[in-house]
Amino acid sequence: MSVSRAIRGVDGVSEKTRAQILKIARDMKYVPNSNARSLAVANSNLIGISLPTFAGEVFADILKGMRRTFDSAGYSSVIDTTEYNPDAELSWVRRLLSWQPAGIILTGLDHRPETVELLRESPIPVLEIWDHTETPIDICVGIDHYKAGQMIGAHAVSLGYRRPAFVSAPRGHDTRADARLEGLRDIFARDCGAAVLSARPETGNSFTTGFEGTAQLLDSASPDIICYLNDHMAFGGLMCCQIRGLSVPEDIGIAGFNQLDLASVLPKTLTTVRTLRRLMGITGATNLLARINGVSVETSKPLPLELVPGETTRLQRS
Amino acid sequence: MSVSRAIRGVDGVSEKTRAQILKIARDMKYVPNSNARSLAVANSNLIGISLPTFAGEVFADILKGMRRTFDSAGYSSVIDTTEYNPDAELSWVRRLLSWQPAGIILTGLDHRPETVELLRESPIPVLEIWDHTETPIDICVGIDHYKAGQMIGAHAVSLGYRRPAFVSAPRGHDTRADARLEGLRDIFARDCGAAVLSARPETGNSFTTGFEGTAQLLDSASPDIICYLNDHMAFGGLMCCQIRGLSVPEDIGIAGFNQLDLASVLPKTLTTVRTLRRLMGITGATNLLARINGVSVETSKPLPLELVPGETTRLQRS
DNA sequence: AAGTTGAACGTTAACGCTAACGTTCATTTT
DNA sequence: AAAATGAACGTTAGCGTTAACGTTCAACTT
Repeated sequence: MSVSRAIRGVDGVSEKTRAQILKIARDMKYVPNSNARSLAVANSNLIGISLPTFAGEVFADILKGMRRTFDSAGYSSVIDTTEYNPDAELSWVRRLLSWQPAGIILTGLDHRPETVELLRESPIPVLEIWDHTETPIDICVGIDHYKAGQMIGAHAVSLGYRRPAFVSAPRGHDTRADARLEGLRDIFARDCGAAVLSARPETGNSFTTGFEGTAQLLDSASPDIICYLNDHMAFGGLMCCQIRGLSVPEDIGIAGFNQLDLASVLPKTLTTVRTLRRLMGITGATNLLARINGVSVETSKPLPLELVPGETTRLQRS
Repeated sequence: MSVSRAIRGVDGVSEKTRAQILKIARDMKYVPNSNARSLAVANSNLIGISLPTFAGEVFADILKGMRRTFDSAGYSSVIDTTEYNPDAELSWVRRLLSWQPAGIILTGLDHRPETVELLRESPIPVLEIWDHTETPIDICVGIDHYKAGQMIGAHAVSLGYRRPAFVSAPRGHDTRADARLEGLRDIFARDCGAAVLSARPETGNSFTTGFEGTAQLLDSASPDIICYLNDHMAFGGLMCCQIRGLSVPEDIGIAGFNQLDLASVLPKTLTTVRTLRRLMGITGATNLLARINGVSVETSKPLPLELVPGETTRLQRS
């Protein structure tokens, strides 16, 4: 026990003994066994995190905010990616639970019923991040993607756009993008009765998806504004317009989402929506830690969105 | 023991008993305890991975390749990012070792001596990925970044460029980029006695670093070709040239690295070097698994590089 | 001198699991 | 009918750690 105390750095060992123990531990290259520790104390200082993907800035930013916060509170985070597959999420949650984590973080709200049941019944705090709902599994921090879509729509309508289109990932892939499209649709339907065309190329990365989706739309219709799942797709779209000799914003408007790094060096500022991803990570992690420590926190925290008007859409109603 | 056997799915229980046990387990919402299991069997099926960062495509690609391979072999991977800080890597390795992982993966070759010592003395297989050396801690799979720099240099020299420059991250941040710069320098020094200027902006993301670095170089000198740490920086540089009214490749050549997704939608193909990151992840993971299973593998596996000539450099010697 | 105190250190059991070995008993072999 | 077999199932101990409680003993109090 003195060894255990010395190594854990708790009281009850004289400085002399502690020094001797630590020296011996070093000499014999002692490595503690976290499994035994976790077994004995019946919990771990792990936070399990589920993300759709490591690709892209969005989740990297959120993750960065979370990890910072957890690290400085002495928690380790273990991460898995689901590649947008709810079954992969479920199996990750099962595996996680077997490690007795201190907390669990899921991305979004689209889970298998079994996942929800499993988590509701366990005493482990759960954070849902990125998306927003008033009825989370436990707590949630995110943005309202439907509202984000409405914001873009309202902006476009106010600038006089009437033939909107949307380029997205394959259906079911990203439910947040679907929610934004819904918001966009509802605004256009309500305010000027216009339908929103959409293109969802099946393959490729964000850039080529944006490019291909735009090509599809331009081939089959003549939208006056195209909104994209994110800034990278919007850039792909921009390149497509450029090749086809369309001027932006004179001939067509382009709007992205997320205000990604790329946009900071474009010759024309991109119309987009700023999302506070780092802050979201920090807020989410902080709230989850509070929950873990038994402090009561807001169940549901929506983060603000900011529409950033840029030079890829008209400056005023034409 | 029958319960243990039934749940683990090993022989020695009748199908009837197994079914009963599994039913009861489900009814009582039994969750296995991995800590106890790992303690009893004195190992875990974890692979610990250390990456510099989650930002950017490069490590996401490598990771994707590795995770695929590990997942299908029944191993879970736990990941940490060091943000290019070797001390963070050391503390991660310490924490990892306390979990008795089946294997450990580090990025690059730049480790604290203590990290190397710790790993050399442990029986746990270690893979160093992304960089290449003949003398790894245990095994390694990667590319020769010095040679990559030489390839770019040789290509530039052959096209008649004589006033080279390089835009990179802050010194010490990315030792691979430093190695590439060395390769570039040595080729230019040897073949035409030209020195390579360099710019290393302190702040910002890849795009702005490329932009700022280019601005610095153009303000203080007149390079005829600028090479970049990666394609994203090269794009930043491209935008800077565009704003200053410089034509590429007529007035200045631009070369990137890594052949990133962005390049696939640019109007001019980017001169770059293709790196097989997904393959690297798969190869690395496969070799590490073999090592874990006691099968002997190549200690040191270099992956091929391919120079991709593009339209951002001259097409032939002018 | 006897009693009290409290820091320093030790003993025990328990965490949940599994390897190794032991027992049971229906079925087959002789 | 007795013996042999082997699948099915049980018992025990140990993995490395820590919570809880027990012991020791120098230093102080009365």
